[in-house]
Amino acid sequence: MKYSKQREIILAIVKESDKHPTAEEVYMEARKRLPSISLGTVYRNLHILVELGMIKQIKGLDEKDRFDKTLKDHGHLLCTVCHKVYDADDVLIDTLKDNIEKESGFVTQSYNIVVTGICHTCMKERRYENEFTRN
Amino acid sequence: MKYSKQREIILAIVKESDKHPTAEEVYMEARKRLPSISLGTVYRNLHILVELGMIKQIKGLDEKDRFDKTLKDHGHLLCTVCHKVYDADDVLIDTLKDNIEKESGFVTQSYNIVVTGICHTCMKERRYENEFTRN
DNA sequence: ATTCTTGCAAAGAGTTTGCATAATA
DNA sequence: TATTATGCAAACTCTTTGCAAGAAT
Repeated sequence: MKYSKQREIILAIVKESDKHPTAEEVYMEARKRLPSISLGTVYRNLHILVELGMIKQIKGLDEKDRFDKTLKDHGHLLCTVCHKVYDADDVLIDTLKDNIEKESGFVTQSYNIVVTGICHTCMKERRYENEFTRN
Repeated sequence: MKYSKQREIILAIVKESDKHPTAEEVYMEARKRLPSISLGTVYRNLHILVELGMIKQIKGLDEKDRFDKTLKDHGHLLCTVCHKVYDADDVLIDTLKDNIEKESGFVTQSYNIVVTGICHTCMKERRYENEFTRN
């Protein structure tokens, strides 16, 4: 594999971000640092980095694939009020995994866990009213 | 809302299936019963049925949306060997939900849990060798 | 008669890919 | 020089939507 400035930038952006960015978001940030970069290159390199195990890919958070600097498998909590994505406590997920293995003899390779709801902060500040009265 | 033969058929297909069918799969089956039915109608009605709470939509199992006759939120176990989709034990998932709420004050509205691995049957029959030696 | 639903085809979003050019080794 | 990566645009997959025609109330 040959070095490329583009790949270095793309890796740096994901590693710097706390926001589980989409390919499009990585592309937008990358263009600030290297205006000539193309979206295709971003997609290609994100997948290479996933293959190399340097970043992780998250599916099912919303319609778009997202990319994550954290390598360990972990769940995500998506707040429907502030739209922030929180990382779920590893321990809880590990417990689930162990229980599934014990219960059904299913050997886990990976998991994709997205819990949608209202985060502690939004609950505390009562920002949720609209959510519950919407329908 | 007005009755339509198409909607009746689409609902019946999802309710009969144990396979968490995609829209395309529902469409294929529907055409056997009503050859003139269109894919757009299948998509439209699947979403109406989801809105009405008569079926559930599953995201993140693979690239395509899938539809589920089971109304209660539940996780899915996807076997990478036989590609079957198993329903996860409700109790395990409820425990996870409770733990997340206790731990982080996050109020769960819904969840999307997909655990990928090797099912008990494939393990027992040692059909997994290729999986582990592939890379 | 009015309203809802359909089939069709076009458009949309997100992602992947073919190809000639450019950069790396 | 040989190989890998790039930018661009076209293609691809899955899904949604506009519209005129058809079916249900």
